[in-house]
Amino acid sequence: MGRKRGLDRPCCQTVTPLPRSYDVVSMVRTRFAPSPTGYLHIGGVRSALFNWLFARHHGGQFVLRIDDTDQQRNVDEALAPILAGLKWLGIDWDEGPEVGGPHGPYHQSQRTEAYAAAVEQLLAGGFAYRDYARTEEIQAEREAAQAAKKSFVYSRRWMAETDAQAAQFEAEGRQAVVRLKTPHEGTLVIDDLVRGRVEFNWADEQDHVIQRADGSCLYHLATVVDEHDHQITHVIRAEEHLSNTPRQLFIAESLGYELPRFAHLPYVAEPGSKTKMSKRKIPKYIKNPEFAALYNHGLAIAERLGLETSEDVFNPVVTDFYEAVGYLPEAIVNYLLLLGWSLDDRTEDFSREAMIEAFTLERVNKAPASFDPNKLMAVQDRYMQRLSIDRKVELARPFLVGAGLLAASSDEAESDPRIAAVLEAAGDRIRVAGDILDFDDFFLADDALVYDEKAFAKRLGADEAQALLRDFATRLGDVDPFDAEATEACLRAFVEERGIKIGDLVHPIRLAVTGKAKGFGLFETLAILGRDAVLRRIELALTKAAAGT
RNA sequence: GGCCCCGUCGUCUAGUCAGGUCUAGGACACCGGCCUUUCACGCCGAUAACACGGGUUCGAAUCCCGUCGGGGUCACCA
Repeated sequence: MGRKRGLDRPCCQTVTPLPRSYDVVSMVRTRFAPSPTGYLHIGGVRSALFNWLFARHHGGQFVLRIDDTDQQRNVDEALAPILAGLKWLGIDWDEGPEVGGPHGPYHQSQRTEAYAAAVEQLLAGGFAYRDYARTEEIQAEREAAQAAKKSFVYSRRWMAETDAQAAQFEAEGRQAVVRLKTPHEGTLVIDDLVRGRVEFNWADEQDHVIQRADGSCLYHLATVVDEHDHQITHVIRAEEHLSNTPRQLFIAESLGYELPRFAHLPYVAEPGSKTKMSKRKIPKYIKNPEFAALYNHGLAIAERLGLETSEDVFNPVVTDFYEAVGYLPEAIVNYLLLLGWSLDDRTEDFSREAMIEAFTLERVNKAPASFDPNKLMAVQDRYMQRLSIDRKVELARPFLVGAGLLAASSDEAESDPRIAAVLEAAGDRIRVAGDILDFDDFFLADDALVYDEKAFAKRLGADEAQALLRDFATRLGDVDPFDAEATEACLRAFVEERGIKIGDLVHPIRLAVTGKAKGFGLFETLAILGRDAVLRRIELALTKAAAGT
């Protein structure tokens, strides 16, 4: 892409904004730059997704860069869940960790020489200076500015522009950091691809530190150098970086770089609020009924699986949550796409190809969008119901195994026809793969059934109900074949004979054979269980009922 | 507090740049009803929003000004 006309040096003058529309002349290159925190924030996924979509839409490249400037230990370990999450979601990168690329390295920790060289260049050009102020001295100035209700601007009192000055400060035992020599006047106009024209006054910008006394460099310097070296054309990132843009532009211009275009995305907000969503605020979000439903639904599944469920690892703000519970990555991606972006007033269903085709930054919303658990589930549901039974079996089996309801990977487990039968009968009641555990009763031993006590008392507490069930069980024993049609015919005949309502028997039977008050069709239930299990379970329930009264 | 951004149903949004066709459309949730052996699905229906105040205009959700509200950011974190 060509150099931006308005942002040529000097950048401290008012510039002419470019029109919001843009032409992509050369190869588009975008990037997602997570820092290795050990988890993939759902908001981060949204940023990654938009970068990825933009690149794919334009036939460009998507780069994954790792912002580990400040991390020393366990980078690989802290990075693994992030890479795994992106892969799970189908957000693939053309360059970066694991795949390499011609512009590497892609870890900031491996690029320190490039940063140091950039600092030297800024120093030589007079765009940065060595500063010998002590932390407390800066702090005092900052507080004074705040007290005066003005923007903090460093006095440059300990600035050393000559070797003599530096020597003098060093004689006082001071150490130098490198600061940007930010312009003090003029206006900077950013032509943001999402927000349009945004103006900043240089007078409000401060001389940010770009290199510490120990020679290590800070993020804003690093990111600018990286984006240049990686030839990033479009920096698409969260809105929280908007106010960092002036200093980054100053660095880039001072270094003579071609400038990328910027697009600042609104962040993903808390459910029912406009505050940025945070992983650490689960106790607060739980007070939101919809969020609580999402969380508890997942928690129940995770507990059945014996997963670690501390908030640190099991948390709906973190992508892993959805994988652990059995959401579909396509559904998560489709939902996230709609969070802050829309094509028109009605299209919501986007295949991977369709979203790539349709995605443009012009249609990204400016206002933050709050995370809506209900909508997520609705999208998930839609995707789930489209799956073939075979695919559902594939997805559900690991949950049965994980909950100890099915043998790990024996051939018997592989071919267990009950899974498909239950999935078929349960239909849309299975919204995430982990929901198969709601039908655990089909996989339990007859005497291991757990009864819904309240419902049991209601449906089987009375002597008449027990007697009815006992009589009907005798009839059931003769049904052949023992399938849904035959058992239904049998029950209907029996009911008519006795002059009772079908519900008088349906509910007690369901309770007796599944232990639950609700479930899918009773006759499908009986058929899947089979005659032996049904009769045994009825017997067991009657024994229990007799003992209870 | 300084700077910056944002503001349409509870939520996601369409409409705002090029003012009328918007008595503001769709989706999710909620509520009512139908279906029904329970639950779920499905179907039908209902409630529900242009933050406020001034302008400009024949006409404003759309343009201008102001107010209020919300958020982001002000690190030798990323």
